[in-house]
Amino acid sequence: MAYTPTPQELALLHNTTLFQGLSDEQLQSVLQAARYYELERRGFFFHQGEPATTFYVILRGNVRLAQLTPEGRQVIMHYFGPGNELAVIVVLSKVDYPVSAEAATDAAALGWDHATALALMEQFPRLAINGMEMVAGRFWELQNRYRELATERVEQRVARAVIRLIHQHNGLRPAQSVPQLTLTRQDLAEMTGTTLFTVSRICSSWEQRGLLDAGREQLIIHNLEDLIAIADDMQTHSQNGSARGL
Amino acid sequence: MAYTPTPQELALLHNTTLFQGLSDEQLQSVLQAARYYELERRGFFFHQGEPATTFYVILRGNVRLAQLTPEGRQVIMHYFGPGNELAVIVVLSKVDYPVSAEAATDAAALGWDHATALALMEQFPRLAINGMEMVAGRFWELQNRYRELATERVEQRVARAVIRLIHQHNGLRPAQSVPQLTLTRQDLAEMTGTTLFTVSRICSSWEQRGLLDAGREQLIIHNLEDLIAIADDMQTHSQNGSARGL
DNA sequence: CGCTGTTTTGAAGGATTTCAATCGATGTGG
DNA sequence: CCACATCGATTGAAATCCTTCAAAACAGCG
Repeated sequence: MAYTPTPQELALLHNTTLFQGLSDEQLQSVLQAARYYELERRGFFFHQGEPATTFYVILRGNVRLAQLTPEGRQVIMHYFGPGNELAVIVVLSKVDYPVSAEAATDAAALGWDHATALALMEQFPRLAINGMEMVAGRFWELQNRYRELATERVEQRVARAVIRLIHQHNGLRPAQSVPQLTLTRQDLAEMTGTTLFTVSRICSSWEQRGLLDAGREQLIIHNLEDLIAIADDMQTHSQNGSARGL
Repeated sequence: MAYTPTPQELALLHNTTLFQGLSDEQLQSVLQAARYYELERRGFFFHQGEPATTFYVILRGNVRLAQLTPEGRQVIMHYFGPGNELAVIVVLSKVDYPVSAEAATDAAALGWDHATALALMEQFPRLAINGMEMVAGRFWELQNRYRELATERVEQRVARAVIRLIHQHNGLRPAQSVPQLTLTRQDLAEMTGTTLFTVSRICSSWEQRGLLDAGREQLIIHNLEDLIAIADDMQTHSQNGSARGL
């Protein structure tokens, strides 16, 4: 039950939004109450529809939050990395998980159950406040993604998704290094509300323009500026402007 | 400053999620601290980008929460009616309004500023808890709408929007009466991430099928069942099935 | 090596947007 | 009270973006 984090993990946890402003001893108490979880790729922290018992903070690996449509299609609501909080919102009230959380890579996380979380928040009100600010932040972000989905074309949305993922990852890897992502075209499609075919075409076109290298479950971005330009619809109109017309 | 609500308004406020579980006297104290606002159609409670100072509870009229895209298109994030809370989430932290709130009809509301809200939540923790549950609920709903936008076709989404609006309104009008909405095709388009033209075509097709009467800024729904069937993609396939092929 | 899962590419079709023209209703001011 | 301007709605035709389906190439793994 009791888990002692490595120094790196401790540093990570100190930078986690939820734990901002906690003293070392306070953070220790909180960690003491946590349970340690390890999952292999494709394992699930929880499934959509199950009673929500636990919230998590990711230590290692990536986790996809996805919702299943009645027809069986998946929509990825969020892609999480180390230091991110998972399902904080469910501790507020007794509900079912509205989404599934799947390990996109081998992953490890700390988890606190409903009762423990409530007790901790009572003991450290700062946790409750941080939690609320976190939820608010997620809300704004989701709102923005909703607007983008409603108004932008696929290429823009895919560009945005890639940029977001890179920014999330960048906190972890040495700055200056070439941004790199590990995910399938299908993942990108489910993140942007399109099909794997369309994503594939877009990636091919970007590769042709020298914007990135596209490999199996991998993207290596060479020109982030151009990607940002595409996301902001600064149409370069350079020669064969985009993926259109292929 | 001090405002005494009418009996009807008091009943409304008692049923407001945010005020659930408050005693009469507690509610009185809360209302005492409120300021009364009146706006004509097209007036703004607040604009996107302004510092968020106040949150509101609507007494009369409808309010649209909308976000403006960089290109000037509007996306309606939510359509509110009497008893709904507006911008509760902003009281948590000092931020700018991420959306604009426009009176879709003449409207009246009670408003509390940042400092007052915090003081009240301290005095009545129930308010804070209710507020958090509210935000959580909004989050789930937005998440669902996001999924729908990512996976469903326009006709389905418009049907859903209409159904949602009717359910919101139904709390207010005598049950059994014919559901009726007052909004433009443009409004419906901005709620569903499509164009006013497509909405117009869909409404015309529904009217032909006897599903509803479509008028200027008005929809009178005769057959809610069929509308629900369309929303759930229970393709009736009856003769000329839908708006497709027009 | 053969299997499995990922990706690419083409061709066809479909859903939705865009643009332009028109019509009807509403309201206003002369 | 009518004429006119305005605003919302309708409709058609063309264009386009994107999906769907099918086939095949490719990479990794036991």
